[in-house]
Amino acid sequence: MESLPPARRKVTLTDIAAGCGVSRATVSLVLRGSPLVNKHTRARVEEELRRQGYIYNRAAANLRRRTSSSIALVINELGNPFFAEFAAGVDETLGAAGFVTLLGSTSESTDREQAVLGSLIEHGPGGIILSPAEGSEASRVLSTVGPQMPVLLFNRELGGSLPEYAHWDRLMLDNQRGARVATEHLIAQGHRHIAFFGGHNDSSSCSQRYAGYLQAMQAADLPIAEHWRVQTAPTRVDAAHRCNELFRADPAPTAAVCYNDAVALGLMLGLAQRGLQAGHDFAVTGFDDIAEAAFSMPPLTTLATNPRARGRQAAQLLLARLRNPQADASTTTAPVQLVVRESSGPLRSP
Amino acid sequence: MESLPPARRKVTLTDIAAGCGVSRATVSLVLRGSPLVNKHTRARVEEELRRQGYIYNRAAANLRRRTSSSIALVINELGNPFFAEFAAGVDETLGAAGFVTLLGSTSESTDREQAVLGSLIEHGPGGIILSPAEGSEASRVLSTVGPQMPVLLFNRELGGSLPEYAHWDRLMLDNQRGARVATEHLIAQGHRHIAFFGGHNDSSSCSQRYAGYLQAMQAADLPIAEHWRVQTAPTRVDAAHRCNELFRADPAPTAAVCYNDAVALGLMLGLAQRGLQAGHDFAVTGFDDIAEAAFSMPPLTTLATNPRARGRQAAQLLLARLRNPQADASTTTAPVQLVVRESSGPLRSP
DNA sequence: GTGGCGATTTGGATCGTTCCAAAACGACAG
DNA sequence: CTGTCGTTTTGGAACGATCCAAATCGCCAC
Repeated sequence: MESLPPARRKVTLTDIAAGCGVSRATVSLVLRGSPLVNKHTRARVEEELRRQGYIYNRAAANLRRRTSSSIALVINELGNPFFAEFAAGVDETLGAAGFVTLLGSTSESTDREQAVLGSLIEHGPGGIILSPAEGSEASRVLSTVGPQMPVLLFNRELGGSLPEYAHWDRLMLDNQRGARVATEHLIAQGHRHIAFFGGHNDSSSCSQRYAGYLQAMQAADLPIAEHWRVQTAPTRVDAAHRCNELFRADPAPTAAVCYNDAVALGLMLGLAQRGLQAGHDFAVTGFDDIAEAAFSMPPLTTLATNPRARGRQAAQLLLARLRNPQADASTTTAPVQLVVRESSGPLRSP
Repeated sequence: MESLPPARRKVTLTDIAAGCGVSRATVSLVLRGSPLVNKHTRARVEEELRRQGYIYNRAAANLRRRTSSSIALVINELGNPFFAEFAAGVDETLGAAGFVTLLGSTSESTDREQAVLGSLIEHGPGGIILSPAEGSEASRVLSTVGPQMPVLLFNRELGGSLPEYAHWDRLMLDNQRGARVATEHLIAQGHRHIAFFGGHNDSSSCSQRYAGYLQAMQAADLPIAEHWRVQTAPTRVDAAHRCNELFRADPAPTAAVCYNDAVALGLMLGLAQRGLQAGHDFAVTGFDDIAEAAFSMPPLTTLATNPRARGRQAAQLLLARLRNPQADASTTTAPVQLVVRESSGPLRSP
């Protein structure tokens, strides 16, 4: 093995100062682009910085200045494209503002959420963007991050609302309106027997969407049969399996508002196995507009949440909070947009 | 607006020490679980820590100990599920080892790559996991991260190999063998006229895969027609458009090895528009095994790269490097696995 | 030659932790 | 009572930056 270079110490402010005969304070001013330093000195110092390959130690600076240059991002699962896109949007905006993103994921476990939060705050982030794990409790989160930490909640409320954390900002999706719009679209297509398919009632986003569906059905004075509500895991496979439950009694639905795109795609698979063609014999809508929705057969009518834009928005909201810690807490409801494709064809007479 | 609590200073070691009448040094020992401290003192200190809601300041500790507790992860694009899964694997393993992940993404731009690297190293990561942007140069990367920084290259080589960065570790996919295996599979299915579809030759992963294809074709003594190599952007849409180019001359291929899954799915779309049914009239293989591959119609034969496992592996390789900075540089080639589904059906006589 | 003024530069304390050598403590033997 | 030894505890100097009040410089007017 060839011998590595003698692993010399990292070069610091002091080395630069010594290297060109000025004080540490002066070098520090140069680094921060202060107008106080003389043009000529600045040039000399900058040359020396390059020569020695100086790397700024932001941790040391943050310690002294009592500031932070990072933001923690805690999400459920990067493998889920919705969150991956969200994370991409967050990172993009934070990066542009000079912050670095500290990543953590919880796999929907509140215990891991606690552990991850605990580990992240030790690194002194300026704030936290948190998409809570299902069942996460306000009091636990509050006690591990402390009352001073700026927090932005995304996508879900915490359980057991406390007055103490009312000062946290929120960015939520308009789940209810989205599902209502989808249902109204199906009604406008002539459907009268419309199911709500997939998800679990105890998930908050699912119950919000169900509420939107109910709202539209009631507004149109349409009856709802009990077997038109089928719960599933939010996965394609489980959705495909449970397709038959929609047809176990009369009257059979002719359309379904699905909890999300994964479930909708699974349902279309299940329909195909029954010999039904989605968009022709049965109308389907999804929720999320994942990349695949545009390419499925048939292409899926769904609600675009634009998770990347939501990520940018979340980052911006948190940055605004950092600039103005005293401002009132805000709750932002991001609109979702109906994208009509071929899966939601009009009712045909049997 | 209700007045917030008086924004008291963060509680530090000194506060705890004062609070229970011991020295800072003792509290520090307690925090690190040293066996030196008396059982009784420890209990008192721990109680005080809880009481005051102390939060460990890892940045300060790292400064003093000259250590790091973070790793930088620089990838092209979180929106790409391959990288999202990879990042999830990295974060999972780093988190378990007590490290925090600093995220950065480059959008395939070498300039952004420079900027992101520059910003991340200022936060003092212990090492970097880098999936280089296309066209990224070794010398530039080396000069911004410095020669001391442990680096693990994933997925791509850097351009302009320098002897100076030979000490960096590598984790690469076995692109060539993967494409060879796929081609051999199609040959075994009876196909003789096999195209290589999609991607651009100047992408290194694409040229490696093409090389594997060539290797298999030559080993089987099969001829290759010029119009069997169609270049596309690595997207579904462009692939669907260019499908026809495969058939612009005789003899038409009966099968295609595709650059990746996106391209393969696009090709299947294009084939459907020509009235050809993938898996029946024409065989198709992909590369990556994205989630969608298992659910397409027909399900796609492809090569599983298991990006999440690769992420875990990358993290482990870098952690090993941190434990042993002197070890020889390693190059790991991760195997890819052929997953046979229905899109690669046997040749039928016309 | 002295004083004054704006433009630059600087020493030393400080942020919150860890390291280290040395001190304090208690128990026990001589 | 003194000395020794093992167990605990501790003061003060780091780590690499920034802040601040004060010092230094050059230049010009008087």
